Amino acid sequence: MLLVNQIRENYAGVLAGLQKRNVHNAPSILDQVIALDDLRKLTQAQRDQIQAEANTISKQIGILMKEGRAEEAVAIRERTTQIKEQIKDLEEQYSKTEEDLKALLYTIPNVPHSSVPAGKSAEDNEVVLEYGTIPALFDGKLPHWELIKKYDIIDFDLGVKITGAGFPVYKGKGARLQRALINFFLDEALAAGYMEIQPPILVNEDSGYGTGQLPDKEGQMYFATADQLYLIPTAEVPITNLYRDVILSEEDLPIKNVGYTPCFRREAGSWGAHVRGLNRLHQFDKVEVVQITHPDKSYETLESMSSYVQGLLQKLELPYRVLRLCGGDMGFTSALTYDMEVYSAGQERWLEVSSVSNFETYQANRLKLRFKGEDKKTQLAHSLNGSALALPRIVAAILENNQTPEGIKMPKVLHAYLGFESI
RNA sequence: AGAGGGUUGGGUGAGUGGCUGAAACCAACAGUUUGCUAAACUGUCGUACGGGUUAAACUGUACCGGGGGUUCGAAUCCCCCACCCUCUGCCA
Repeated sequence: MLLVNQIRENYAGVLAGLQKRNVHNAPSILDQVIALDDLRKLTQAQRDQIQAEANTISKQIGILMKEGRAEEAVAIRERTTQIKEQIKDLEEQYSKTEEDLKALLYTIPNVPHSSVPAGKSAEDNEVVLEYGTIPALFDGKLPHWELIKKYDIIDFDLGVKITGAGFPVYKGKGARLQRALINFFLDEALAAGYMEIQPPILVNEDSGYGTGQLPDKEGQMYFATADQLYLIPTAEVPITNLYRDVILSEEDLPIKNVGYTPCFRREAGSWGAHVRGLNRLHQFDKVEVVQITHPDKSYETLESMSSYVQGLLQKLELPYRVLRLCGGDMGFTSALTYDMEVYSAGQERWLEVSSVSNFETYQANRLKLRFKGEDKKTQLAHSLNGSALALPRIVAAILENNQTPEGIKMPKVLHAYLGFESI
C-alpha cells in the first residue's frame, strides 16, 4: 500500500498517477487519507500525553506504598479513575482512526511509473518490441486443444471426471513435456544467479495481505476452510512473504529467488470464448522469479528480468512481443509491468505467458520488508517478480507452432530434458 | 487427535504485580592499547508511531507470540487464539 508521506510529499504526482489508472474520486480519496492521518496524529498526541500522566501517578503510588504512606496513595489513586475513562475513549478513537486509514489505503492501487501509458484496457497497451517470425503453417493446422486429443497427451475429460473443468490430466509425452519445461526453466534461473526455493503451496491470511491478494481478491483463491489456508495463485505469494517482517542488510541485496509451484486460480466469472484448452486453467504450473532490490536499482532490475524472460522465449524458438501495460490494464500493486506474449499459430492469437512487474515499495510497505544501509537507517526495499515462465500457454504455442503433418517437433533446447525430439 | 510443558531483544537466557525497554553472557559495531593476526579494556548496540530540530540532540507513548480482561500499576495474575517441544495415537 502507499505511504501516507508519499502522498503528502508528492500529492500532485500521486494524483496524476491514480488518474492514469482511471481511479474515480482520486482527489477526494487522497484528501481523506491526509485528513485521517492528521486526526490519527492529533489523537495520538492527546492519548500519549494523558497516558504519560497516568504512568506518573502509578509510579508515585508505587513509591508511596513502599514507604508505607498508604493514605496518600489512596488519595491520588482517585484521580486516576477519571483519567482511565479518557484514556479508554482516546484509545478507541485512535484504533478506529488507524483502522479507517488502513482500510482506505488498501483501496488505493500503486502509483504507475512515469513511463506507463494512460489507457483503459488491454487495447491501450504499448507494444515495446516484437521478436521472431510467425510461422506459416500448412493447411489443416490445428489449435492445441485438437492436437492434444490427436496425440493423446493432455486429457481434459479425465480432469473433469476426477476434479472438474480446468484441471487437465497430462499423459505420457504431455507429462514429460511439463517436467522438461519446469526443469529447463529452473536450470536457466539457477544459471542466472537465482536461488531455488520450494515453498508451501498453501498460505495463511497474513501472507495474502502481504503481497496484496487480500483484501478483495479472496474470491480468486481457493480456500481450505478447515484450516483457514489459501491455495496460492502464484509462487510470488509464498516467496515474497519469506521476507515479510524482515530487516535485511544492504549487502544482502539484491535477493534473487526462483521457485516452481503449481498455481491455483478460481477464475470466477472469467470464462468465455477465448479460454479454450490450455488458455486458462484452474491449476497450472509456473516457475516464478522474485527479486528484492535497493530502491535505486529496481528499474534496472526490471529491465534485466524482462531480458531474462525474453531469453527463455528465444531459446524455445517462440515468436513473441513485449507490452508495456497501460494504467487501466496493470495489476493493482504494480508500478510498471511488462507482459510477454507468444504467438500461437494454431489459434492465430497472442497469448500472455509472462508478466514482469516492479512493485517499488508497495508490497514492501505491507510486508514491512526493509533494509538497513551504512547510515544505519532502515528503509523499505523494492520488490519485483516475473513469470519465468507459466507453462500452459507455452505448451500451447509449442504444440501449435511446431506442428507438421508428421508430428510436432520439440524445441532443440528441450531435447535433452525430454528424451525425445517430437510428438 | 489426547495429555503435559513452553513462547522474553540478532542469539543464549534471567526476571518476587511497582525505578524493568527489560539482568547477564554471546554476537555485532566504534574506539584505546600491544609490531600484524589475535587478545584485553572502554563505549555503542531493538522496533513502530508522535513531539522537537535545518539536521541532530532531546523527549512522549506502545511493544516481552497475538487478542482480550483484572489492577492506580502487568513480561509477571486470569481468559481465548496461534505456534513450538515432549509423551501417547495415527500416518507418507
